[in-house]
Amino acid sequence: MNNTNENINQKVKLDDVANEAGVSKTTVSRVLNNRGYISEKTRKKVNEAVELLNYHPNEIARSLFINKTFIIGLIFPTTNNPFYGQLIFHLENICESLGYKVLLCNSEGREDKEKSYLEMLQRHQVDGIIAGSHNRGILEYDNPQLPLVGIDRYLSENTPVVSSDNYDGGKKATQLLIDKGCKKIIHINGSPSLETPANLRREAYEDVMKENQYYPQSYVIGENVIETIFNENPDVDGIFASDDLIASSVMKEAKRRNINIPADLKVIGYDGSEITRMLLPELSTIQQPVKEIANLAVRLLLKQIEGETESQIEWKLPVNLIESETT
Amino acid sequence: MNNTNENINQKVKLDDVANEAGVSKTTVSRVLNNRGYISEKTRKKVNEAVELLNYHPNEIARSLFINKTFIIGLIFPTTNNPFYGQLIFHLENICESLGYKVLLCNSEGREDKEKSYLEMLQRHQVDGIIAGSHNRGILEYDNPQLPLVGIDRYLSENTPVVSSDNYDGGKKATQLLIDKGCKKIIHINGSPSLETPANLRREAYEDVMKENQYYPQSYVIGENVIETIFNENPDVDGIFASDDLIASSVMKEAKRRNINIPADLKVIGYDGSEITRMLLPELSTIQQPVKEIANLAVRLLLKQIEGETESQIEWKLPVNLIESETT
DNA sequence: CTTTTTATGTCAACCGGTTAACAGAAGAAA
DNA sequence: TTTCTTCTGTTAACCGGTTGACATAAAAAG
Repeated sequence: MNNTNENINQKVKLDDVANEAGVSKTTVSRVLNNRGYISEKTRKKVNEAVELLNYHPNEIARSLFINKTFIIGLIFPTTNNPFYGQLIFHLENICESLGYKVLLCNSEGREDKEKSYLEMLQRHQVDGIIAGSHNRGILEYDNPQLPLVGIDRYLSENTPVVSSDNYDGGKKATQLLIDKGCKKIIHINGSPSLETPANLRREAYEDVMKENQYYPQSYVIGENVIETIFNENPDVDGIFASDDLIASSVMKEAKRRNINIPADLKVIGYDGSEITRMLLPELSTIQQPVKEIANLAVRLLLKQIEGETESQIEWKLPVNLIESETT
Repeated sequence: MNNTNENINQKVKLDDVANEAGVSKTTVSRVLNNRGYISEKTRKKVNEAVELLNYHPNEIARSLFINKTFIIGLIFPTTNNPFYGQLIFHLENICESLGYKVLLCNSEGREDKEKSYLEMLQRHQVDGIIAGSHNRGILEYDNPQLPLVGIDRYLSENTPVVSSDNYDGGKKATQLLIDKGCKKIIHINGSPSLETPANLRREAYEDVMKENQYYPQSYVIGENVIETIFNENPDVDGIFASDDLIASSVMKEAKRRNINIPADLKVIGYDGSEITRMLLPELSTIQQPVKEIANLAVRLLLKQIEGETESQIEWKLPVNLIESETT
């Protein structure tokens, strides 16, 4: 509104800045990227022109040339879940602090969506992908050279996976229920056909049960499973749910049936996200170190992007048992 | 691993496909974009070459030329919040279904972050921005020509704002507490200095209170505010919190003080996101039509992107009162 | 056997930056 | 005054696609 003729409608470009400052395109580029010799006077002139014209360098053009976008693709089931919401928050935060942006993909655990997202991310030339979705194998063969890191999901033979120490978490949860005197402990988990490190929670549960001469009994989450569990096992007195949302459903159903928690039934979940802790503080749970997971995942990805190789594939971070009122 | 020489290391490009298929660059481009005359035979040859070489068109190069990225920037405080998590999920979903991708920005309500994100999104040539962050004015002057839509936040004089019918929600919540016999009703809200449509919740509260000859009393959320409220108002028997997380804190504090809900104190929140409903089903609340809000916001943004103008600025979507056990 | 339609090719400009190469001018040091 | 730094400019190639102009060949229609 103040100046002459340039910013009528078209986007301001490098040339316009050069003209305004009375220098060449090259000089402007040098100022903006701090390369070569530049006098203070010219630097100032250029910066003033940038200000005046409200110039924003076209990162697309830049990306094309330098063959790098500084964009990371995130593929997760959904932000509408306290654990993933928190994880994605931290991932984005860390990326941002390191100069990377984040393209968000909600796969909803659907193989077709994940596939098309993957294709899309490649087309968009993302520098790398962090995925915490299902479906081993999809990412694998399609995708030989793009830097990849998995969170709680195996993606291929040699892509790093970051997860909480699921086995230890499962052990701690089961042991707690046993210590609290539960006799009939049932485990509820996601589909074990998804080969995820989270299956170790169940494995630990089974091992601990057997060690203590108990009979392990697992149900896979699904329609009406919780009702079924109560119907088939009226004597159940301990439930280890493989995530907090399932645990909360268990609590709801117990309440409906007038089963007193923790007197008659003890419940422990898994995840311990901030939101669950806030809305359901009475739930005992195994808390994952979300921020540390995010941190490590990003660091491992950037290492790959920078061409460094890392031989370690599996990374396990320690969990934290939170004992609250449901046990 | 199967083929000849092309895919040793370098990314496959249009030229490689053209060579492989024995046609020209132009022809490949025509096949991929369905332009001009192409025989079935050539189309097939090209597609086979694309398959064989595992070619992914470089969207960056394409974007540069067509001057459009099909990327939408999302600026919200954090995905680590049930309401925003759900909103962002839907926004991404709708964008995806319309061929747009989403760059995620967690502003954490910080003015400096929002500013630098805005700058970043412009550099990345996003086609538009949907923002639900604080700070009226920031987006305004910096940003005259980029298509913008606000969710529950005024961004400038003439950027569309989509929100739930906050006034009606505030009215319904307050009226419910009155109907249930509450005599001393307190409202807790976010900082009113942020000029957001959410302030209408408070306005409605005050209006309804006055209409009923009650004295309206609002507190701004902050450190220890909830304790203060109970300390200063031992006779409080109704609380209308301007979001569900605050309501849950109120419930927690009431429990600590052995105040029985709903017998001695009735509580109602605002938002009614899926996660809160799941983890805290007993909380009465005003539910926002999250998916519809997302839908409308995206539609309004795309209209702007396509150059259509829309005179309506404020869009209010109906809320839904959920009466549960806390009232 | 023409004429028209359909199919394909070559060529070059373009999108908006970066960068290397080379040249020349001003200022400081010898 | 001469030489060496430091500063700035011009030019052109390049990143990987898209697109319009123009030419030509084959197939279909008249």
